[in-house]
Amino acid sequence: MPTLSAPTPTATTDALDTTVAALAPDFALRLVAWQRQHGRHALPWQQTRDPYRVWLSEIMLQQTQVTTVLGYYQRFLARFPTVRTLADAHLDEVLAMWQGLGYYSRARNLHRCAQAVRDQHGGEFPRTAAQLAELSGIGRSTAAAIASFCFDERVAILDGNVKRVLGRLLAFDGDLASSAQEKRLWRHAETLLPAAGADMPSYTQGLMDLGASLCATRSPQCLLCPVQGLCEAQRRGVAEQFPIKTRKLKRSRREQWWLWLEHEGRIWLEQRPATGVWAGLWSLPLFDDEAQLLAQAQALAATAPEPLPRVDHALTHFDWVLHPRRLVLERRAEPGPGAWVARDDLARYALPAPLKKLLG
DNA sequence: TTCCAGGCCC
DNA sequence: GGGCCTGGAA
Repeated sequence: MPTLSAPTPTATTDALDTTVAALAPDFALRLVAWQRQHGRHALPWQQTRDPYRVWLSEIMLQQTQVTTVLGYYQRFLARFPTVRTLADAHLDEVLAMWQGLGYYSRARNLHRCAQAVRDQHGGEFPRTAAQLAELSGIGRSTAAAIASFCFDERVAILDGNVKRVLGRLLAFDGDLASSAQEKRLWRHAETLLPAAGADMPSYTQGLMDLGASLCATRSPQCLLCPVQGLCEAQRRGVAEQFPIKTRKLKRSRREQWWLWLEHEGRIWLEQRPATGVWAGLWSLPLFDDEAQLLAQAQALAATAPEPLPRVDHALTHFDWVLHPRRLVLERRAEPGPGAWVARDDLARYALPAPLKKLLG
């Protein structure tokens, strides 16, 4: 062990803490005023403080842009107007309503969360961020968003947009790929909260709006920013260099063959396993090479399947090349566990986006 | 055509 | 720390 000749930074304080505390009142004041004048107010989930509606919007908005969410949000509310109607629905229907939104574990967690609210909270969402964060699919940031919007709780959010806003404001030099540095930024986010709970909805929305508009990843509009002059990265003219994230993506390639079987206008679909890519969704049978697909095809028909143009699909960690092969069967067969689905019934099945496109 | 953002769970 | 999906930007 080296001798301690100088004070060692502890887990609870660092050199930025004093700066952040001094910045806090002015930052909150400006952000709240800017949000009230220039922020977004007309989105459907901003017309309510009903935690069910706010929760639904927050889950949909995770990893998904506002314009995409709008249609799904309205359809969901029309079908599931209350948390109870959602809890009482079948998971398959929830997944079908979610199809195309991606990250399907969100839909499973949504359903599980609704059931927990029904069964363990008497049908009412809990009113604190700490309790909300115990529910499926609600993490620290989403819990804080709901609690601040619906209940004025003084609690910090820290999603990707906010990491960018605060990373720049403080010229935060920690690498956010490190959980210790992320923890530091959470602490600063808490220090920056406005003193009055009544300001929390505008403050939280202001952080989101700023990150979604002026404080964009590329070409931030610092000249229009309400915290111009307070923002350290802007003062140095290096806003685009923050936040710092070193994690680099290792991408691989996956090539597979997709067997599109059709018989009298019906399409053969198989439900995917409950974990992994497209968990629980319905897809065409997949093969790791063309020979395997052809062997299966030969067992079902005398004719050869017709090659269709390849489909490219990207996931976080690999690029996926799918080769569809279409085969119309004269005789009906049951290739295994699955279902023959009429075209008109496709909407009732949760299909991954590229398959919906291929069949559509 | 490729690259990238994005919150939670295990 | 790795996996998940899609849309939009580069």
